[in-house]
Amino acid sequence: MNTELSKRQNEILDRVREHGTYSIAALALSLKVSLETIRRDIKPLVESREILRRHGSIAMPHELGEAPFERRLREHVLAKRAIARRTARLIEDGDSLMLDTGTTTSIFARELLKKRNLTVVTNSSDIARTLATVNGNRVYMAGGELNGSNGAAFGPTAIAFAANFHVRHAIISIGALHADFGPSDSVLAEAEFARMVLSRGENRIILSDRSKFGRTALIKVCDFTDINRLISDGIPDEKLSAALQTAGVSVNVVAP
Amino acid sequence: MNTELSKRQNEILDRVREHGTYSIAALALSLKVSLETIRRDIKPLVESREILRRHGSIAMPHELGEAPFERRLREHVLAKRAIARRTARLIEDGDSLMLDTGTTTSIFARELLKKRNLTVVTNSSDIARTLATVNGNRVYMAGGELNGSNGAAFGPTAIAFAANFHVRHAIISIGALHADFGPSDSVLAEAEFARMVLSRGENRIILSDRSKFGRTALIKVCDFTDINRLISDGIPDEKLSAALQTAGVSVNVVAP
DNA sequence: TCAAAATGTTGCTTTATGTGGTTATTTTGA
DNA sequence: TCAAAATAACCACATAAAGCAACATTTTGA
Repeated sequence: MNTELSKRQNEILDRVREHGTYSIAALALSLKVSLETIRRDIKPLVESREILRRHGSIAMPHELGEAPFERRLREHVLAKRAIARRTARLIEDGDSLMLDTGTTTSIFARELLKKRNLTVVTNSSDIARTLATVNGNRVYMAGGELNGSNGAAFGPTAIAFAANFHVRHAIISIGALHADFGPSDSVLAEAEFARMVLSRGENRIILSDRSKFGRTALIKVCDFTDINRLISDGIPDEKLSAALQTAGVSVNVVAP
Repeated sequence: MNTELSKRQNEILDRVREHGTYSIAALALSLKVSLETIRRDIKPLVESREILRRHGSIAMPHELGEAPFERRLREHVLAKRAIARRTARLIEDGDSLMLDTGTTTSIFARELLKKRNLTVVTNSSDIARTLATVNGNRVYMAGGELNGSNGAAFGPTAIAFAANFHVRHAIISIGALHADFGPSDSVLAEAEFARMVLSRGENRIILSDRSKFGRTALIKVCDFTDINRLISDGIPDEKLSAALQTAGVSVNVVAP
């Protein structure tokens, strides 16, 4: 990869760092080049995530003051909320649950605000803070160093913490779901924690929007036989359906 | 799918967070765009439940089943935010901090969103989730069963966790501050944790709005000599001032 | 000088925002 | 209370600005 930056590109970076944001037109004007040239200059900077692009201007990523996790919370919200609502129908007041971190489980936690007296075990600071102080819930959160991309604790301590519990519903979200390879994830620590979660529950549920179907990721999380139920917003294709049915997995499909 | 928030959307979020509610017309007027544009801006924010939609305005999503902790967050907000802002001036990018749970420290954590690369140790799920996923921060959270009234972990495990660290700023909020009895709190577990926090920092700071002055609570947290600085929105009376001065405590008074 | 790289131009596509007409909700006043 | 008036929301379409891609031109460096 060629990471050499031209003088002009460095000038652009300096200016956007200084001002937080800068318009393409102003850059073209003051640097005395065409708009196209500016666009070509910033293209690699945007691709390497040094700056953010938007219509007519560029900005520093942190200028927006928004965490990537919060942004991901907004992706496919309608599908995720439909999945969350369907899942919430399986939960009764007073139930015990274990949840791993994920945008879908975070949205599910917000649905759980309608329930009372839950016992919740999680490694996610977002889920913990959503549920800890309301409705007579009891929340157990795994501590440690929180992952910067999702605000959750991982590693041996978190896994040992989760091992203390046995709950009625173990619920995870998943990054990829493939007929042959099964549920998988791209981060080892997250996959290991998800595995522990599944091992601690009677009902073992995977939440997954249909964009995950047919994809594979680096780390296999479990076999289909390790789960009881899949809740999604799309009908799995024939191969995946067959694999799920063979493994005895109930499938709930919801309309977004 | 582009789910990045525009500058204007962030401005809208800031305003509604600050004021609790905001009219669509006022937003259109002050941001100099049409009503439709504002409506389009807030649509994703409403769908992701970050704000609530009303006829003609938007609002923060409490109302339904608001936690007592969240309600207390809004009591004396102006004083607390003034204290938080003053305290934030003591913090530099890259600093390490330890914070115990409390409404004032939670508001202080929101001020810390303006800083970068912080190392934060806390027992509060609210503070953890506010800071964990932004600005290159590293957040260490004490785990365990979270207290239902403030969403934080206490007890021997939390105290042992905190004992692992040494930070530049140890910051606690306090329930009562009395010239003779010193800083005190009504819950033993919280007092014990606060004591540990103070023992782990170079700068030991107490945040306290003036309503706490002259009051005592059941458990003594520490002596005045155990702290370096008090930040408040009111001038302590003569007796308290004298006690603080004798103990060598700097006092910062802010206007709300 | 000439080939390669950088920059500019042109025409088409996409995006953001605004406008006007219609429908829905809230407020009002008898 | 209820219906009319006022206000806000919604929708489809219009428009201007920005983005993009293909091609043309200029600059650069051996």
